Parts: sequence; C-alpha cells; structure tokens
Amino acid sequence: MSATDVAPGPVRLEHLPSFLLTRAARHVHRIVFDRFDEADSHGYHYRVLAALDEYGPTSQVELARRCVLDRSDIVAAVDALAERRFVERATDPRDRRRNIITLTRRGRARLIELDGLITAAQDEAFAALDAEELTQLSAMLTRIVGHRTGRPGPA
Amino acid sequence: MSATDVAPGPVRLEHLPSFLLTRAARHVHRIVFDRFDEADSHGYHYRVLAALDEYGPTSQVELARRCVLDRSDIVAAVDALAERRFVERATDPRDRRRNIITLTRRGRARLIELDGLITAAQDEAFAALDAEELTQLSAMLTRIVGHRTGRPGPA
DNA sequence: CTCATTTCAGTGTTACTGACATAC
DNA sequence: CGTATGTCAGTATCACTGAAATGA
Repeated sequence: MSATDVAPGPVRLEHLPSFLLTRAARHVHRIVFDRFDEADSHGYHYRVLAALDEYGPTSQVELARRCVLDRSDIVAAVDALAERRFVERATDPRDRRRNIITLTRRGRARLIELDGLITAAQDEAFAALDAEELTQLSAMLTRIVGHRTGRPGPA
Repeated sequence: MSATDVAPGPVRLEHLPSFLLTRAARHVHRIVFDRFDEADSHGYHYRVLAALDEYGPTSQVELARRCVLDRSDIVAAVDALAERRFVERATDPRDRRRNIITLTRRGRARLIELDGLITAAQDEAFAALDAEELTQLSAMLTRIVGHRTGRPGPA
C-alpha cells in the first residue's frame, strides 16, 4: 500500500447514498475552495457579490436571506468586501439601524472574474460527468434540497 | 416573509452544481447525524463497526484506511466503542505497537441496529427521489469521487 | 538509527448560537 | 415596552496537522 494507500472500504458504506454524497461534496468543495483561495477570495464573498448584482443594494439581513447565510457571517463577508472596495457600506438614512450594501464598479468586475473562476472549478470538479449527466445531477440535488419533510415547524 | 423566511437567491448560485451539491450534502448529513445522535451514536462509529464486521479484527491504522478516517480520529472512535463494549482493544502480541480491534457480540448487534437506523435515514433524506433516480445519483457520485484529476502527487 | 503505530493537542472550515448595543 | 438590525464572541462538526511516546 505504499503508493496508493487505498484499501477497499466496507461495502455497506461504499454504496450508501448519504456517504457518497458527503464524500462527493467534500471533493468538489475542496476544488472550489482552493480556487477561491488562490484568488484571495471566498465562497461567501461570491454569494454576496452575486446577490448584490442580481437584486441591487440591500440591507445585511436581506443579504443573509438571499445568500442563505447567517447575519453574523454576512458581517465578516461585507467587512472583507468593503475593505477591498468591492462593496460600499452606508447607513440607511430612513432606518439608521440598517446598512445599505452597494456593489461598486470594482465589485462588479470582481464578480465577473469570480464567475470565470467558478466555471472553471465546476469543469474540473465534475469532469467525470458529461453535460447531460451534470444537468440530471443538478436537477436531483435541487429536488433533494427543496424537498420539505413533513416535520412540524418550530411554531 | 414571516412564515417562510425564504427569499429567492442569486440565479447564478441556484444552478451552480457545486453549490447544490454542498447544500444537498448538508441537508442529508443533518438528517443522518440527528438519527445517529438520537441513538447516542456517530457516523464514525458506524464506519468502524462496519469495517470490523466485513474485514475482521484489524489494527487501528488498517481501520483508518478502510474507513477513510484519520488515525487520530480512529482513536476517539475506538475509545467510545470500547467504552460501550462494542469492540475490544487488545495489544497485538506479535507487534506490541499495535492494537487489535475486535468486534464483540454486542457490537455486532449494535451494527445491525445502526444498519436499520441508517436505512431509515436514507429513506427520509432522499424521499424526493425514486429508487431508480437514487441509483443513478449514487453512480454519478461514485464517479465524481473516484475521478482522479491529473494533478501531480506529493512525490 | 530509522520507521511504524498509537495517542494527544490543536487548527481550519462551514454553519450556527447567544448576547449585546443601537435604533425603530 | 417589544422588535429589528448589526456586531462580536464563541460553539460544533468533520477533517486534518504536528509532535510525543512506544516499540519493531
């Protein structure tokens, strides 16, 4: 086992969908994360920039909803983006609790750059699949995520 | 947005395979993790028990290879399993560096119990898909994970 | 001495929780 | 007063790193 360091794992696991899904997600995430990291960026930043580009200036709470991020994580992401002048943070004069986050021209250029980066990352991460399979995969994953189990809500 | 608290996210993200994969993995992992947790168990424990059942008594290093876990994480998993007498840890008389981990009768019963638990968890987590789709999904995920990019190794 | 194995302590990621101050 | 927003500190998970101790 010198070179490969691979031993066959339990059959139970190798065919377990949740196990396969977790492993695949880590594999893919690693590739995407590394690309973002090399570009001195972050997945959260991409999410925020994309939301601002598609929906225009918004508060941080709204950003959190759009990006499916926690408010506290939005703070750090906006901090980093504002520091590099990809976004601007200004107090809403109509409600001084709120910060209105606006995408700058630099930020829009950065987003386009990251669009290219992440497209390349997808190509690498999903190289094992052809275009049609990737479409099928995405459709199934969307249904999995969108599927709401009949569990009672917190209320 | 009182009840649902859901706002449409960036189109870019909603169709991004890596994003969908990560979200689906979290969704599924959460369900599986919660079930394990309710049963006072853990995914790592299941992996170790399954490897011992399928391959017989082995050292911890070998377990790490089979389960694709780090050696240091094997220590904690075996600690927990040994404490509940699902496995026994004995020094290998032929190589006293090694611990030989053996599945006990209790451990085998526990494994069967966890087999049922995880099957139920799969049913819940992948309820949005029919059997054929789940097979297709698993096949694609296996290829994604198995696909080796042409990156040069550490040597 | 060199290498393998076990063990411990600690890091880094994403996501999340609780608390607090400010402002409505 | 209660509620919403932004902010900060800290937690939990999985996966991993580095180093020490033991022994081949």
